[in-house]
Amino acid sequence: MGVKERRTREKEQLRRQILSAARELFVNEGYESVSMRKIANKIEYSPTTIYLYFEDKADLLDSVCKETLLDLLNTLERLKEDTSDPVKALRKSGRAYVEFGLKYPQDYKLTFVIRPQFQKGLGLQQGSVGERVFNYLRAMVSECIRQKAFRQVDVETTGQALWSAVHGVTLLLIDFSDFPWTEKDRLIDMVIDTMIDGLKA
Amino acid sequence: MGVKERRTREKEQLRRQILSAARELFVNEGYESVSMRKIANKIEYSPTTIYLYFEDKADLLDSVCKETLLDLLNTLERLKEDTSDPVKALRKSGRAYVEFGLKYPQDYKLTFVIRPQFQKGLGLQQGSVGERVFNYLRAMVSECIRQKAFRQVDVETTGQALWSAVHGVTLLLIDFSDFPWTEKDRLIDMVIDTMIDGLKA
DNA sequence: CTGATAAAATTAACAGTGTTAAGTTAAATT
DNA sequence: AATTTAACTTAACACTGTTAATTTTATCAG
Repeated sequence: MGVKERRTREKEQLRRQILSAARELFVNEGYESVSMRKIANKIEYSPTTIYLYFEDKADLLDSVCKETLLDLLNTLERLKEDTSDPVKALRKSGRAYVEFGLKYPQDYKLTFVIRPQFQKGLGLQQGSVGERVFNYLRAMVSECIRQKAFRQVDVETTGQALWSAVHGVTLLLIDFSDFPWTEKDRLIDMVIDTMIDGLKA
Repeated sequence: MGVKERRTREKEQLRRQILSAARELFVNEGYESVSMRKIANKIEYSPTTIYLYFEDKADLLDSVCKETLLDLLNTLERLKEDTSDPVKALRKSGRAYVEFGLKYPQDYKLTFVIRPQFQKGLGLQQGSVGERVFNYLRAMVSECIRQKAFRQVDVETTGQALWSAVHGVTLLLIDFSDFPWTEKDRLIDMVIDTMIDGLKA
């Protein structure tokens, strides 16, 4: 009975093909400017075929973003080395987060700006990749407090505040690329270091 | 010769009418979901009339956002009281900025997220309202350094870092409204206070 | 190999989009 | 009253996301 398996495999393959075409188009032309017909043309299928694999355009975006989040999570978890200096580790993760956003600016915007606009109602459900990313941040902050490098701040609020800061600088650098920024790396460091300094014991 | 004046006045009036209809629709239904025909219907003119007053849809968005920026600038400048405690003044302005964003979330997003996407190439030109808003922030930071409340940081980078932080928390609260935030006001204060603490002498 | 069944992909249609060119109506001037 | 100018509209173009109905393709039973 190898038939069913092959069919499943083939279905999965086309699904991935659609996803990859959608990502490329979304990233290069913007979510709104990409039509289902464009995606269909790219994979050489009729537009309606996509609807056999995805609910609608928003579902397609959703799937693309889930991949991006997984990519981000992997990038962050790959850094996990020694926790002997938790502050240093946090700083490193912060930089990695911003750099990820700047390396894939359109993917970042799709995930953290466009998607919430079209997928209202499920910001961070249990077990989601987004939750796992935030758990990672939470753990780092906890370690900083446990080792008394930070003063006795609330882990939850602190994590959210740090996320705010890195999200903010990432988006500003992406969106206002022609703003007279001092120097990109200096700004990123300033944001992260200032937040960390403000949390120190 | 009151005729020319009246005509000019009438033209200006219709321009404002279009702008006001556009803002209301953009805010309630989202920029992309609003068609020129919808705006035209609202003001009871044909769609093409709008093109006699605005270049295109992006220009319409641009004009709406300029108004929003002016509104924000006024809100901030209204706070300008004593500079005896510049840190306190900066904190107050930071809160006012975020609160402005949360009070008019869709207007904020139009101005700081949607517009840059459609008006690339003019992030902050000389004499623009956006520049005046940033000048306001720059002045506050300068005063903090001058009075030695802050250590000798670079004014430019510091201003940009502070903007990043408040922009980040504003957008996260708007976009991920269903995220389990600790408590809105606590988070906002945490972001602002942590940044300020990190800058103190 | 044939016919039936199920899966996969397609065509055609709907009501809508931003924008342009050409045409019409209304007002002001001579 | 005739002409010029400004304001506005109609019709059209090539496109949009999505659905229902239909056709093609592949698998299975006999």
